[in-house]
This record gives sequence, structure tokens and C-alpha cells, in this order.
Amino acid sequence: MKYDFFEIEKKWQKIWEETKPYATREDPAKEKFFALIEFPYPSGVGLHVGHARPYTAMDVVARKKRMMGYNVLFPMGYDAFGLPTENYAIKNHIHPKIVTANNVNTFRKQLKELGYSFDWDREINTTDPAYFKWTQWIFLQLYKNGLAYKAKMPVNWCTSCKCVLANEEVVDGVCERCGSPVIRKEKSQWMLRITKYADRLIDDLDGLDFIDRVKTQQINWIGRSHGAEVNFRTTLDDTITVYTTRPDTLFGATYMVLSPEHALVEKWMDRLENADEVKAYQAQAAAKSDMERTELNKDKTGVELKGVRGINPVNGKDIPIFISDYVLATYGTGAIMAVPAHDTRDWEFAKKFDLPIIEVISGGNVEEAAFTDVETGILCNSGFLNGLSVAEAKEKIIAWLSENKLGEAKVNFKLRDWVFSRQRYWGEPIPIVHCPKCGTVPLDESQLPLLLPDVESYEPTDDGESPLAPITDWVNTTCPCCGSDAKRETDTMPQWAGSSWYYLRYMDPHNDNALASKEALAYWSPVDWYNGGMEHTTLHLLYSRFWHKFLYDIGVVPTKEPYKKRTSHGMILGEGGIKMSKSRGNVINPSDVIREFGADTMRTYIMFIGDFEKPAAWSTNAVKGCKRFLDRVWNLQEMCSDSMEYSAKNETLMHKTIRKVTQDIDELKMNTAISAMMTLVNEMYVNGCTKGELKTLLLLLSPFAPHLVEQMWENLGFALETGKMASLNEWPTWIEEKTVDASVEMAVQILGKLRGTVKVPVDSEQDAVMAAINADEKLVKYIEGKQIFKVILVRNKLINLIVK
RNA sequence: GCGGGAGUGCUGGAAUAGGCAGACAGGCAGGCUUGAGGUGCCUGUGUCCAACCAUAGACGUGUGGGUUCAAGUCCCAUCUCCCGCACCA
Repeated sequence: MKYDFFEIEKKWQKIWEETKPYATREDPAKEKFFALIEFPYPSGVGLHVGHARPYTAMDVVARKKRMMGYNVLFPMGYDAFGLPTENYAIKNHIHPKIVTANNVNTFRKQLKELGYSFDWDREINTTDPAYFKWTQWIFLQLYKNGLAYKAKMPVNWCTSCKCVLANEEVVDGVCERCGSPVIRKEKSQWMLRITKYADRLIDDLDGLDFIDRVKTQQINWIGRSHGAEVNFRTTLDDTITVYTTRPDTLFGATYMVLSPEHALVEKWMDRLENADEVKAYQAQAAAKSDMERTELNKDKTGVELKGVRGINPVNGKDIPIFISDYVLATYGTGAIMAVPAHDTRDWEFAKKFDLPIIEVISGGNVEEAAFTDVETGILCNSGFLNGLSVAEAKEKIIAWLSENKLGEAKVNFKLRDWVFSRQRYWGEPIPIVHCPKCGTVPLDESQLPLLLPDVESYEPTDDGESPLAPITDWVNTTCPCCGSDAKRETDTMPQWAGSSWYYLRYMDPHNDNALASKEALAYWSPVDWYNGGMEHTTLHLLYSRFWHKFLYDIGVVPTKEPYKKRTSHGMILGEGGIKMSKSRGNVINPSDVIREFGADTMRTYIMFIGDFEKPAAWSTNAVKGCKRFLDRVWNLQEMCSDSMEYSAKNETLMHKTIRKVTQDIDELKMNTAISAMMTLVNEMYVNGCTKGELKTLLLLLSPFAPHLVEQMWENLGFALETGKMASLNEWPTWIEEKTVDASVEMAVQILGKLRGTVKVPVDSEQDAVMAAINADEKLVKYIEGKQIFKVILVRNKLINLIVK
């Protein structure tokens, strides 16, 4: 009987389609397990092997948990709003709704071909009005709670997408999606107050089982720092408030720097002796792109404001004030006190402009370089702070500043509020009306969902207006508040809106009265294990944690955090380790692999390919190795004996393999789990195998190669015997004592060098091992006539004889 | 620049509370099977030296030191690569 993967896979996929063995319901009697993978953006090119890696891994985890008796929720859906679909629709004159439907069908078909154990009854789609009704509903709650607001401010504008971007979407000065340059544009935008949650988004990471690089990346992005705000008077009788993390160095502040955009510069302009020079510098700074402003090792530039001086509050000295673009308008107060002796950037600036450098922390040589060590330095030249450590001085100076009303302790963040509007068609309409009398008015919840107008043309505009703006039928409406003529908000939500809460919808996907029922939320929350890409760490993952915390605050969800555990997979590269891309023509389509080798081989290979967290290169040759393995498993059904026991020869290895596979799956070490099963199969070819052994092997293999296993399960009569598919049976267990062999091979070292091995009963003591060595001619040669003066015995592993 | 991770055969990768390096695959070579083969099975495969056979021996986890009976694993130094942050005061 040949392993006909094509027929077998077709047969079982049909059975799963019809009998829905993986559909889930709340069951308080069983412990739940919610396994989540990032739902795909259904692009036109179809599923990529890159999807198959995390999806298969979590399918293996979900299947194993199910067999261990958990009530497993493992759902799938589509994150279908977004630019590529819209662009494709514009280019080909097809409505994005139709493009989306077609793409979703392709994705669904491909996902089914891979045999994933999703609960298909819970499939969701962010573009479905029944879904985005609740996305809009959440927006209204944010608005009502003061967390959504409209503000005019300079924003990131992608020149190619013709759309604003959130800070998180700008990578190295270019659009993270299309790579086009991003410019600054003054626009009125909807913003979400994520900064209000900055502290909690950092602090609550503590209790979570997230891989470290995710935690540190989020912490870096939020960028919390502790310091103080200090007020400096000026000779023109204004106050400049600066933010500093080093208030202890206040005595060393020898000049000040404002960002070129700082409001006081305009105020003083008329009274400055060098106003022309200052204006020129401002113009120059404004013309620079983000790229240029953050360029590496850039020379410090700046202009002194002549005619005004700052006054150091701690010693009354007057010091010069500069403007320079190394001070950012958007961080802190947009102004700094410069302490060249103890800050690298200030030091460079001071050297260039020949400004005094006053040492206030001893321990370095401030003529050579800024001394920034906060651990060992001791305060000097600092009046009442002299002799203190940096930490002590910070505390004392902040107390002094507060007492004298000159400043206070302050925490600052790099995180900015989330720019939430997009000037594109294919997104959720923002459910807001602008009324000339009442101002900004939210739609009533009963009016949701607010649908997109069905229109012919929705191309983005160059002037930065939404394509919805000219659609007067849709835009013109009445005010929900006073009934007078009003206009709808025409911007749409960013792609990240729908994905910020989708995991909640899976818990109760067809609910018309709430985003999910209280009961479903109580039973399934939180997500137990969420795997996804590192590229989403400071986007989707951060956004959804923010939304979840907000929903928690208003009593909608029962947990503070959405995800208990977060892991991340490495990228799949093309043959030879080069990135897969259409232009290189090295893209692997999973459907092609399935046609040639079968879904089970595809699944097994993508798990065997290497360390899950690291990038891995595709190799068609190596795929064949996994096909061979499955062929060999298939052929065991004709070789096995009828016994349902483990044979003496295989028993220990059986128990070891169960233990290894069980433990490795939980740690995502799928490659070694598979290699353990390969080793077992190799041994079965040497020792023969029993039907009982094969039954266990099939259960262990079923998360990886479900189709093949179900067919063999049926062929061998286990389906009849248990009345259940293999994947619904219990996960095998091992007995720890039986994982130990009766006898072990121990390494024999003489003077630390391996000279041979001896076979001894397990747990042999020194005498027994020495007896075995003395019985071995070859080993005896090394010790005869010599004196053994030290013996190191590592039980069951090794013996080292120190001889002379 | 700062922070984190990683360097192991021809290739992907195993093995770290210090204890037989190279599991498991791929590739290659040889043999058997087959009408045929991206078939199946067997054997070999880190380097050097020696060799008719049989058998030894030395070296070996980026590089250089160190600790230890024993180091891929620990310590110090150094090189390379990858990732994150990057004028955030």
C-alpha cells in the first residue's frame, strides 16, 4: 500500500469540513486554552510559506493541548482593510469589497489545504459591517472618555500613500509599508491618547510571559525617563522650563538650548540683535527631512540668541541661550539646560562653540570627554551638593527646587499619541459628525455600523483630503444632537484599528448586542499564547494592549492584559538564505509544495527547519527528508506485530520519546521533537515494532502530520477501537523510571582524555565501574603499572582516572 | 555610539545546573535492489598523520589567554555577523 498523500489529505479535509471536530463551545467543566496567531492580511498573492511557520507551530500546540484535555479555542480571520487592496482596486477598477472577498477565498482555501484545526465557525473579517460596528463602537467609547481628540499638528505624511502615518509606521524616516519618503505636514488629525497609558504599558509587562526582546522593544519605544523640570528666568523676564534627567548637574549648566521651533524665539525675535541669522537657521532646520535631522554623527549646528540670557536658578549666573536642531521640539519642553561636562552632546556643542565646561561630578577628565558615569561620580563645584553621590544629589536638588518653586520631579516619555486618521477609502469610517452649532458630535450607538458609501472613485487626493470628502451624498447629514445640517468626518481609521481587538471577537463572533458576551469574555480571557511577528511589537501589539486596558477600565473586559504569553517566529528565507521576493523569483508558494509533497510533509518540514525564533532558509532537498520520514512511518503499518505492549527492546526509547516530544512542543522546539520521532522510527526499523508502539507514535505525530495519522489510525483499527479520531484521543504519557536504561555506556577518561567506554548496570558505583575497566584489555593498558591517585565519577556518564 | 543575540562538519542544525562534540536531517561517495526512478535498503563521511590488513595517535566548536581532573558550555581580552534603539536632554 503506497502512501497516497493526495487522496488521504483530500479525504480527511472533507471529513473535517463536514463533522467540524474542532468547533469549540464554552464548557466550564474543562480548562480553556486560547491559542492565537496573527490573522493575515489577505493580499492578492495568496498565502506565503512565511505564514505557514507560525500557523503550523500554533496548530501543533493547539492540537496537543486539545489531546491533553483542554478546551481549545484556535480561531482564524482576516485583517482585510488596508492600502494594498485599495490600490489594487483602483488600478483594476474593481471594488475593494470584491477584491477582498476574492482574496479571502484564496486564503481560506490555502489554509484548509494545510489542515489547520481552526474553529471555522468563528471566522471573522474586519471589513464585515457586523465586525467593524464594534470597532466604531470602541472608538465612540474612547471619544466619550476623552481619549480620542482632534488636534492640528505636524504629522508624518507618506508621499506615495498620500496619507498620514503614526509615528510607529515611520521606520528610518520612510513609510514602513511602501518605503517612500515621509514629510512633515500640518494637519488636523484624530489622535488617541495612548500616552495616558504609557506607565501601565511598561509596568504591566512585568507579570507577562513575553519573550525578552518584545518586552525591551516596547520599553524602549515608550521610552520612560525620570528627571525634573527646572525653571530658568531670563534677562527679558520670561521663564524657560527645561526637562533634565540630571538635575544633579545644575551647577554645571553653562548655557541653554531651545529647539528652533520654540515659542519664546518668536516672542523675542524683535529684540534679538541677530534676528536675521536666527530666522535663517529656523528656515534651514524646517527644510530638513526627518532623515537629515537624525543623521549619524552629524556635526552640531546652532545660533546664539543675542540680546537675551538665561539665569541659572541655583547660582544666579547668566548664561547664553542658543537654538539648535539637536534639541527636539516634541520631547520634554523643547528646551534644555546644557551641561557640557557631563553630557556627550552638550560637550560636542560646547567644544564647537567654545563654551565653558565646568566639572561638577569628579571622576573623569572633562577636558577629554564628557564624564557620564552616574554610579561612581561624586559632586564637586556644586555648593550644598558637594560630596554627594549622583543619586543623593538628585534627590536633594529636586527637594530644593520644589521648596523654592523653581522646579519639580517629572517623568517623560518618548511615546507620542497615536495619529488615528487616514485619508483613504478602504477603512472604517470614523463615526463623528461636525455640526456648525454643536461642534464635534459622536454618532449615536444605534446608528452603527456607519457604512462606507458605495462609489465609483475613491482615489487618494494630493491635497491631503480624504477621498470620502467629495462624496456629498454621504458627507452631508444632520447633527445627531440638534438636527441641523452637518457634515460627516471623512477620514477613516488606520489598518491597526480592526486588529486592536479582534481576539475578543473570536470569543463570541456572532454577537449583535455586544462585541462579545460577558460570559464568553469571562471564560476565554485572556489569550493564553499569542505568536506573531517582531515587526508588530511597537505597532499592533502595543496598540492592542492599549485598547484592551481602556476596555478594562470601562468594564468591558475582565483582564488587565490581553495576552498572557507572546512568542515570535523567525522569517523563512529563500534557498541559500536570501530573502524571498517577487523580483528575485524565489518565492515558495505553499500550495505548490503541498501538490508535490503533501500538506503533512510541508507541515513537518516547516517545523523541522530549525530554531523557531531564528530566520531559516528554505531547502527543497531537505523537504524530501521529511517526506521520506513520513513514508517510513506509513510503511510501519505493514511491519508491526499484533502486540499492544511495548517490546523490551523499544520500551525505554518509547518513554524517552514521549517525554521529549511532550516537553519540546511546549517550548516550540519542534525540530528536536521531530528528530526524536525520527530516531524512534529508525530504531523500529532495526528492532521491529508492535502495534502498541505504533499507536503511541501516531498520537505523538498527529499534531504534525494529522492527515497521515488519521488514515493510519483508521487502517490499524484504532478508530473503531476508540470510537474517535486520533486527534481527539488522549495524549500519551510516559513513566519517568522507564526512561532509564538497565545498563549504560560510560565514558572512560585517563587524565582527562577519552580512552574508551564500558557498559555497566545503571547507577553503578566506583568499584563496579573499575571492575569493568579492569576487564577491558584496551583500557587496562593505560593503567597497568601506574598508580591511580584520583578518581572522578559522574554517575552513569563518565569516569576520569588520574594516574601517575 | 548604546543595548541584546549569535559564531559548531560540505549544508540546515543537535548538545550549555561543565562530563563521550557533531544527535536528527540534507548533500556527497561506494555497494545492493529496481524495467525505470527526485524509488527502497546498506555502508562511509570533522581535520591531520600513519597504514596491506588490523589498529592506533594528534588536533578540533571565530581568535588569543585563563579557571578546572574535565570547557562548545564558566571568566578575561579580541574579531566578525545579525537584531533593536539612535541627538529623547
